[in-house]
Amino acid sequence: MSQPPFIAAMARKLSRRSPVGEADVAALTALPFRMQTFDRAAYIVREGKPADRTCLIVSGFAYRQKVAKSGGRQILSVHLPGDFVGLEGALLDVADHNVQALTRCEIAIVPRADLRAMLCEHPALALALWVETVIDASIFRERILNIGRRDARGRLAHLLCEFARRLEILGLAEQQSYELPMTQEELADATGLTPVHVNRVLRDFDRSGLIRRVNRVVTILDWDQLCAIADFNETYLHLDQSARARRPAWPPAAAAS
Amino acid sequence: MSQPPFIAAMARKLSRRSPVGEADVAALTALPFRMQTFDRAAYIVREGKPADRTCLIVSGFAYRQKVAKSGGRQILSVHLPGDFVGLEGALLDVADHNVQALTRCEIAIVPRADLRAMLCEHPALALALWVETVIDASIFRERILNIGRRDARGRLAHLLCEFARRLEILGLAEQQSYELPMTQEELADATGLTPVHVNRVLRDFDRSGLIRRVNRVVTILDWDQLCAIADFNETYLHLDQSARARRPAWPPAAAAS
DNA sequence: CGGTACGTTGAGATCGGTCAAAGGTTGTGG
DNA sequence: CCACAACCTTTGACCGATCTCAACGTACCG
Repeated sequence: MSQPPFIAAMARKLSRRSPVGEADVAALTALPFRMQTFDRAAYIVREGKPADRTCLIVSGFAYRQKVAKSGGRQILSVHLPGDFVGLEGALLDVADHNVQALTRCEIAIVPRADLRAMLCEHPALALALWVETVIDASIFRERILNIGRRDARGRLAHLLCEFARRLEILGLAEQQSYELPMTQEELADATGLTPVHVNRVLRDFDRSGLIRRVNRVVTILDWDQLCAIADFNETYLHLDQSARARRPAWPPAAAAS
Repeated sequence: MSQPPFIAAMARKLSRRSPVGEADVAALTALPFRMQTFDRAAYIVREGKPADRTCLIVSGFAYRQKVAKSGGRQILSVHLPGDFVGLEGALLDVADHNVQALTRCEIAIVPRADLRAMLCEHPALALALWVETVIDASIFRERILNIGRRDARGRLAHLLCEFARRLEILGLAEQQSYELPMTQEELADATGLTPVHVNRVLRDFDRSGLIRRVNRVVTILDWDQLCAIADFNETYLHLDQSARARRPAWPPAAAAS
């Protein structure tokens, strides 16, 4: 298990947004980790538990989530392969939210102590990872705006646009068509709506020829209008600082699934 | 202008959550900055503009904000003296949101280049500041839950609880009583409601003896019940990792206003 | 072939929004 | 010290987007 391909992909991804030297990449490669597979809906991180692990998604999708006492679940963000989820774990003592697998996924788990040691010795890596958490925060902010100030149509359209863009960067979307592995209930939890209303809005999008949805595959038929409904402005993804149209950093070339 | 007191306070605040050495404090002290006063509602950072500055709030309150195309404004977070707002500025190229003064406030503005240089040379400081941004992100997440999955009463109660706790830590709240310098319109923008409905809920809280509001001073009469309505669990503030009940790091001792 | 999980649809209820107008409060200038 | 203006708060009447409840349809899986 020397030099797994996803570490190299990670290094490539980070170096797009922040300068990373050779010694840094070496340190990244030397990082001890343990692979673990999680089934759909399995908990990867539990709120309230000590944050002793950091999780890199190697394949599959995961999401952050919190539950209100009323029983309502709120999905905070969805994460794709290549995302470091629970990086806070290296810096905070207690997990303040849950992380759940959206699809079956493979996770590389890095112990807190090893990651911290690396961060202290390799400031450039720390900065590069910091940038990632700061972009995460930007996505959280956009979600606050989305849920707080857009109607149901806008919220769902926005989520569809964001997904399309992020998957496109990873090379996982083709021709505005991609697999959205979320049930309508999960979409509802992500947008602060109810499953029933999500259904109605999606049906409406479908009927008016905006999108097509077969099984869980979404095809965007009218990107411009969907963006207009979503009030979608991708600045918050901070793509310009990174890939935009370059070769995707993920999936790792040596291990295309 | 050698050794302004708020730099020392800053160092004290940071060192509570992350180890900071003497050399680091010295670097912090050496950081060049420019003081600027902003009137209420003035823009401190503009969305879309190059993120070339980082702002430390020395006195007063400020908030982050985004506007949807519908015209609705969403307040993303409120920041208190001692908060480093726009730290992303050091790491990202473009501001993805606005920052506005909630009250007249004094801001220490640090140029991006100087801050970056300091971060590269003093990894411990970078980690300490990183922790601050990660806690900010945790607050964003709680806000998503608040707006997405709590009703109007819950949202407002939560905001009141959070404010009370954060001001208490700074030593700005006494006996569950504090000045909340937000108009009802601003409260509405922070909770994803309308000013009219904010008014109704606050009146209701008042009538049922939960809180008292005179001018902009809030007194919490029944903390336990307010917390229950708010579903308030302060884990997300990550206080245990810092001050809790210790002497407040702010305001700076040498310059108590 | 039956079960389980997910999607779809309808009818009615409700929380919060919209519109509109009338009090308060604060500050300013005459 | 008053008068006015600007801004904020409060209240009422009505409306509508979204929720709730409930049923039925559909697809996959063992």
